[in-house]
Amino acid sequence: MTIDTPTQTVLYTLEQAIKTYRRLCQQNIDRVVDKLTVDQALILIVLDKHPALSQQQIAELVFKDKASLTRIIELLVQKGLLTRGMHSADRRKFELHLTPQGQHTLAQLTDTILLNQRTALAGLSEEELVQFHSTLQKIIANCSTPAPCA
Amino acid sequence: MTIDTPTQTVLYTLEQAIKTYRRLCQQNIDRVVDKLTVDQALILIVLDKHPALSQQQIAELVFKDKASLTRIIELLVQKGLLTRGMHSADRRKFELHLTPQGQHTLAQLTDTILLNQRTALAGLSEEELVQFHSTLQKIIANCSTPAPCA
DNA sequence: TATTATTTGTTGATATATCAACTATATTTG
DNA sequence: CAAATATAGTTGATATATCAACAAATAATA
Repeated sequence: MTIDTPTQTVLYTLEQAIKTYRRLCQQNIDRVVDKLTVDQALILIVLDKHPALSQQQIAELVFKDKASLTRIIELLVQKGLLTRGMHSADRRKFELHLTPQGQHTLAQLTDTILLNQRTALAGLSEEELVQFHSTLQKIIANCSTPAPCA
Repeated sequence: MTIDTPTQTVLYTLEQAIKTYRRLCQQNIDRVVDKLTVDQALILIVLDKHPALSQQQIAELVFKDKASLTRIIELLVQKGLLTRGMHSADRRKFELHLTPQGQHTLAQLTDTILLNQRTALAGLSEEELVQFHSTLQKIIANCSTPAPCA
């Protein structure tokens, strides 16, 4: 189609890039494990790396809502990939641990995760990536700034 | 928090940027119109610019599923911002038109849309934007390529 | 210590994303 | 023209995003 972009800006392209990337990720995940979403995989990765974090902290880390975290974790527990136990110090919190099956699933995903990243960033120079990251950070800062006038 | 990013790559930052930008957009939309989502606003904009497009074509244009389009359009019709009439040539399709109220809502959004874009991209040089866009296009192309090996 | 305020996580409601199945209509083809 | 195929859009199921209201537990304070 030869229709110009709706917003005429790169932000439209940004949206497209994320969607295309997530689609690639899901396709590659589907090849190695059954019925696991990109977001569920992400939470498995984060929980493995940072087992001491609370749900709230994980939510912040991956830019998700705590409500979303509750539901994703519930699904992971249902699938037998995660256990949710009492927290010793703070009874409001839970202790989250990957089950052996969760560890196994994660192990199967390791190569996929790398593949996804390498595929998406193929042919980009280190310098280009640094510049790209810098621009993204500027955009994030711009959008995070509290609005100038109420 | 001093925790490194989960994926160690810019793709994580990309996700963060989109989320932060969408949040900004929603906040600014909330200031001028009542109960309208970012996606609904986007569809209004696109329909106004391209009134002849089918739902399918609009879906492709904004990288959404046709099922999502059906539902978003339904909500816009419910809100009285859009009419859905018979298509003269092809009875599978619909003719979508903004109502006067839809036009009015869109007019109220015009400044907001510009504000969102300007806010997000403030302080970025033309050259930086061109480079940024180029990198995004490369990532999209990388992710769109059918996987090398099955 | 009793009260108040804050924090952690859950739940409900609504919107969107994705996939698959489905209907109705058009188009192609034999 | 009839049958097969393709296309447009809808609907159902499930997952996630967001917001608000909420319960339970903890922390702060008077």
